[in-house]
Amino acid sequence: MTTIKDIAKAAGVSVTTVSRALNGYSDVNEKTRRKIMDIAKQLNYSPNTLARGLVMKKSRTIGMLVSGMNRVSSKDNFTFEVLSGVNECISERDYDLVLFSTTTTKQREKTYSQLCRERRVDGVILQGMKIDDPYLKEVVESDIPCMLIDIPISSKSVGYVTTDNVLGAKRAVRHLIQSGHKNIGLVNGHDQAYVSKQRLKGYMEALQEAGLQVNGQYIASGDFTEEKAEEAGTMLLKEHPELTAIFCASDLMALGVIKSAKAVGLSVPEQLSVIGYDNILLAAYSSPPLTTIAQNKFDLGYKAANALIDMLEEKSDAQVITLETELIIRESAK
Amino acid sequence: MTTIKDIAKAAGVSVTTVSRALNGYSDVNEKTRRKIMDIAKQLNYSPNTLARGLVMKKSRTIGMLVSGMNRVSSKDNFTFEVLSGVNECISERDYDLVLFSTTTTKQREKTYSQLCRERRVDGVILQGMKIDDPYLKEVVESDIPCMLIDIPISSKSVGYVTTDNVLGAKRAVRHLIQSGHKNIGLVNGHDQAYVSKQRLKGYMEALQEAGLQVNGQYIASGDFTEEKAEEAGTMLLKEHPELTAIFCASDLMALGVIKSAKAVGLSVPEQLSVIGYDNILLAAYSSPPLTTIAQNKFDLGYKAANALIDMLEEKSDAQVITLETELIIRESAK
DNA sequence: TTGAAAGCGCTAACAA
DNA sequence: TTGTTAGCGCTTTCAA
Repeated sequence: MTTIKDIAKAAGVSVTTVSRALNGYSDVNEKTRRKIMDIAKQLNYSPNTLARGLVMKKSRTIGMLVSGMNRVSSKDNFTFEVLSGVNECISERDYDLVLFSTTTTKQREKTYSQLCRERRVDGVILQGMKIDDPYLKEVVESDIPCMLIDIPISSKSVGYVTTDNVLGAKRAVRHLIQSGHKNIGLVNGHDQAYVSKQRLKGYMEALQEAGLQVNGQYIASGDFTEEKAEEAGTMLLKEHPELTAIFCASDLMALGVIKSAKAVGLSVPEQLSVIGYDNILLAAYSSPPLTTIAQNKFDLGYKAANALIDMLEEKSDAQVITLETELIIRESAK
Repeated sequence: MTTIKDIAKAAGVSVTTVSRALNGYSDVNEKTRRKIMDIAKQLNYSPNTLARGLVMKKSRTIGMLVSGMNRVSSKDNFTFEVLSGVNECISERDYDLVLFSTTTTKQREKTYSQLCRERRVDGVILQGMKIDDPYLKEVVESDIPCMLIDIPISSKSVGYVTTDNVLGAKRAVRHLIQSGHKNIGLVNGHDQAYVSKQRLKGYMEALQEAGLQVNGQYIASGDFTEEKAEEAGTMLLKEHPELTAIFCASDLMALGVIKSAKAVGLSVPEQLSVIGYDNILLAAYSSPPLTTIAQNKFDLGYKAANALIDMLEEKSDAQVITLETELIIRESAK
């Protein structure tokens, strides 16, 4: 494997000169540079980023920590789209991406900062962490630059990107209200997600704005899974037959609620309107197709990566970014 | 950031001893070891993998090269499931995963081996490459250990994992034949995929086994996309109204064909049976739910990673692994 | 059982 | 414009 030493020898100059030439410094004779470049190409040289990282104390590497990237959880491709966005931005800006995963127990033994420091990543993006995840506390305590996705914690070295979940939920509920619904249920996600609190807030605000009473009995938890949401839906529909619409804090849960409606003998959307959240891939294909609040998952990742790199290159401080949502009207609500 | 030097100083020993203690060598006094370990923990030490990699010439890092991981392509989560499998195995065996992406033009400028050597990955997994991808030739020429997914190239340093695509396609077509179909169309993927050739072969063999004529007119290309498949389906159905079944070489294409059937006024499965391939997430949710040939995408990734690491650790030579498929009967064919 | 010293491939003061 | 030298944090002979 060719090193700058080899090039130096072949060109009859010092390694310093080679390093300078290769890195585009101005203080090297144009002739020498050309010669060095030629030889480098001839010898099929690639720089050793390990060596470079060691001396520069920068690896041009971003770590991404995703929870729940395992056999069962690929049902919504939320994670994948975020990852695609991160990947796109990172490669545009000439960084590399290393994937940490927290699926195995093995890695739980390592602390967050251990994970990061071992790999000498310049910064980290966290996605899918629960609000009570032990890693999270560490993130804030450590001074490793970090962007969180959908977790509103910020400091000198940590920022986050999220969507406007309050407004998103509001949009969904307002849409139902405008269609004449008065008794609107909510199947929310679990409490360990920040977005759950926000979406609950949006739900309540929309009702209040319209002069409707918030009824705690109409609110159930679906734990972000299809199965739990189905149970929650069944419960809600049985105990409160006056419900004509249910807003779900995720599409997957909306799918579960629709199942429960069918089981109870209600047709969607004729007898029960259902609105989801996320606009996952399945939303357009399920029957009926899901009316939902879309969020741009690719952008979530892309912007997180972009802000992180800005931060690393000192182009900006830790940023807080909020993306917009959009109501997608399909056929599950009317 | 703590280094072994700091530990050495604190423990009153040499860095050599610290290194040996930390790496579990036997030739270090138990007392000294304990002392060193304690201090390391106290100082919150993490080894610098860059430095280690530099001297060891091993990074314990696997690169994964995926093509088409971008904004539009997240429609089938094939890639994501493979990635999840790779990730799972890699973290179990205590390696790290770096993601190369070939989406941007920028990286096309770098050759495959440049990409790998710069990052000093110990091995690579390639997924989603077309058969005429320029990278592919390099893979074989270079001696970087590599596992391919769904591309049957092997050598001393490269192996692959794939499913039995001939048999898979056969299973689909046999199922149709058993249901009484005689005029069976094929919407295949593009020619740049190895699997296309295999699935075509399976299609033909199944027909021949049953004593049915292969009719070239019944075969069209859907280019692995929903849109192209819809066009192909429309063409096929208009020109050959005698077709009662179409086998599609991917689920996404099956979705397209079903659309075309609806457009032409044919109901699925009453008037046209459709079978897909892959068993992607959507398959179970589309209407009608897709009868399809399932392949275990997670395992595809997991096994590739596992074989690669075996190879790196010299537990085995480059392997060739073939996974089984399974016919999943749903409602799009009868 | 321990330490001194060399070196992995690279960058960066400093000097010339 | 170029070279000398030191050093990033680690592993590994070799010698004690």
